[in-house]
Amino acid sequence: MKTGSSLHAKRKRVIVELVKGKETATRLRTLLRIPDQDHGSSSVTPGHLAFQILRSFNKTLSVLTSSCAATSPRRVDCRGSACSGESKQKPGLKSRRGCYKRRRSCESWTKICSVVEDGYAWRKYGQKDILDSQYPRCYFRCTHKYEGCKATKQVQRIKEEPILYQITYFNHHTCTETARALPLIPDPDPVNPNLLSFQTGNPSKQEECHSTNSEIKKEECSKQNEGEGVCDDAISYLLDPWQEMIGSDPFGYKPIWGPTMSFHQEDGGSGLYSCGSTSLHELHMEVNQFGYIDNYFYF
DNA sequence: GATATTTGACCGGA
DNA sequence: TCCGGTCAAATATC
Repeated sequence: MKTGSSLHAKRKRVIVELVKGKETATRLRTLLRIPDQDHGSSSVTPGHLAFQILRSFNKTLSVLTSSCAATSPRRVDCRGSACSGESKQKPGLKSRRGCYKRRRSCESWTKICSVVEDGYAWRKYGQKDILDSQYPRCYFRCTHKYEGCKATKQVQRIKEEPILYQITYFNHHTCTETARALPLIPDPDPVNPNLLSFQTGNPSKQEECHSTNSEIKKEECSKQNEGEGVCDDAISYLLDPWQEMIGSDPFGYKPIWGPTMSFHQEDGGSGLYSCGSTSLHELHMEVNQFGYIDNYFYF
């Protein structure tokens, strides 16, 4: 199994590198202001070269992503209701530990963010070291779980500098709006609370969240489609490059914005930029410039 | 004392 | 058998 996951990780890295290369080629093409279709002349023009480079990247990515889906049907586990072990626990009986039902069918979506705060009240219930991951993964559930809210999220730090988190949400909040917490202090680093603390006391901290269309991927994960492996992590972020060239959204996804998420102002939010602003700022430009959606995944 | 977090144990699935 | 997800006792914080 370790070999398989290692291969999967390597493949993901390859895909990421290819995406970078393709991104660079696209940028080059734009800088040169070269149209996509430049086949008229028989001589090799810069436009033709740029087109060939892009096509090569797209083909390779298409092959990789399709094979990834075929060979790595790892799904995003969907949490069902727990076995109520907490409320029915027998005192001093360890055998009840771990008695639960895993997510079998639920909705999930992922975003990349420089802060983990999203305006909801979460309670951490676990942390695990993940194979092939530099940082541990933290598990949170809604504070109002016992009021019936099944929302959970997983926070995985994916980048040191700038600090970025991959946050995967499962289930929507069913708790009432009034029950929602609006903390005044941003969540610290879920792994090491001392590492990230802007401590501005400003509720507008959410502006530090750089989530964009390109960073949010809603995943409809159900038992019916597990066999197709549609929830594979890499696939979630790498759409069909050919679709991308066409400029359509093959999945028809619409990002679900957290209630406190918003875009940051590029020129007016100097004090609010987090350390993650630089790279994502570039991303925003790219997204806006080329109309790309859901294409890039950061590690 | 109430609530939140930490952390080792346990289970399900691949 | 291993890994990820969850539980729940122990501990920390308010």
